[in-house]
Amino acid sequence: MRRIADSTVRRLSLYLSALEAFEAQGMTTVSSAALATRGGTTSAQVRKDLSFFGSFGKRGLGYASAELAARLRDILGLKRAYRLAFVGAGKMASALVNYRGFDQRGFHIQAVYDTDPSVIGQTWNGVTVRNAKQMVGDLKGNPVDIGVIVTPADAAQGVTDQLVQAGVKAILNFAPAPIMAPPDVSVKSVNLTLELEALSYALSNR
Amino acid sequence: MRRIADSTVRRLSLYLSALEAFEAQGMTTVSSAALATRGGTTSAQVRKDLSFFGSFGKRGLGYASAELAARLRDILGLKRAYRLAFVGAGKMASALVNYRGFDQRGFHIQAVYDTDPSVIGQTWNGVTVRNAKQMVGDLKGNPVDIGVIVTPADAAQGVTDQLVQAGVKAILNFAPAPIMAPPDVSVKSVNLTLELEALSYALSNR
DNA sequence: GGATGTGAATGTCTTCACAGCT
DNA sequence: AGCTGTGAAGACATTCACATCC
Repeated sequence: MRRIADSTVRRLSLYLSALEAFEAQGMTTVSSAALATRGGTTSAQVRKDLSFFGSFGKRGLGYASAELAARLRDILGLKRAYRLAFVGAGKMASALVNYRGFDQRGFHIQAVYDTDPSVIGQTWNGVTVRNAKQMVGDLKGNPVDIGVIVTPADAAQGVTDQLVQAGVKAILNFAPAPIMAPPDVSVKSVNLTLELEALSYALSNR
Repeated sequence: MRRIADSTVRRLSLYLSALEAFEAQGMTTVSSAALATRGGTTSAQVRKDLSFFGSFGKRGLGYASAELAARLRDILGLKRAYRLAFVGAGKMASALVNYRGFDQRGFHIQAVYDTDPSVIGQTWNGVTVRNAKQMVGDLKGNPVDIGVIVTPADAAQGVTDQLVQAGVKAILNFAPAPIMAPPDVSVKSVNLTLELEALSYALSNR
């Protein structure tokens, strides 16, 4: 299969959520123009994105919602469940762990780690916070698919290295610092400061 | 000034945080190669990014850390403070409002709104949660620079419309739904589900 | 020598526009 | 007629490579 750009994959995810909304409204068929409006792009972009994976639209009609949604779930690898480990048990981690949306979408939190003795042992949403020292050992016996880093900036690279050592192949980084991982490990970063600074730039240039 | 791509602006923000780390280590001068390593890019990219705004490096030496940092803060509009209003007072909002990093970087939370009577009146980090019905009126008399949406998906567009009506020109959206705003309003979205789905895609294609 | 600044070349993504199905 | 699928064109972003300066 040809390599698909990250921006394309992100749009596919948006199309899927749009499709779910359309299905909930009882629309059994949907046009590229409708998907474009909800995905914040153009109809040509939608068609091009989908055409990478074959042609499952009907000319003159559009796409069958349920069928396309199933295909997108397949492409995105969402037909299986994923296990997550959180590293860092601060307020942000607590908010994320208690968010029901992850579980609903098949992302199950298996473990939470921290170094602070005052939070180790607490139970969040059914998951007990464990000592970070046990992480690598735990994950070797009981692997997870995705590691979520929610530590302060200065701990992020060390945690990354440990996750890599434990065999984790995907990392979601919320720490306000870029992290480096080997090429076979996928990393996505969410940097709130960076988003605010991008808005700051936009506000001061108009 | 020439239009600068969003990706460039985001890298400038990374360079700034790298510079701050270098300065903290006492390095008074820094090369494009060093910035590239910490920013996850190449030295040519760093030089090209910076050259949009003039040439403030010294050939053979690199860039003066403090001077470049000041220039980046200027470019990014970070020499002033910004006022934020949060809409939605759930766990995620609570975690964000209690995060000290925003204040430190000049992003001050001025108000928090919700519709749930059981949270209205609570005080978080010195800010009292107010009734969302009062938002537009409040903001007209007491404007904010950036609105932060932390509501469920189905409320996001309605809140966006209200923020726009109240004259807000920048929005940071954490709700798991795309939102539409007029072109003079800058929008950045952070969609956790989307990030996890992008990792799912990466995991299932290797 | 060492690192910047920058045109040129390359690569990637998006938009256009229209032929081809239904 | 309506909407998809897709080559071609265009816009945009990144990388190369080297002259230039400290």
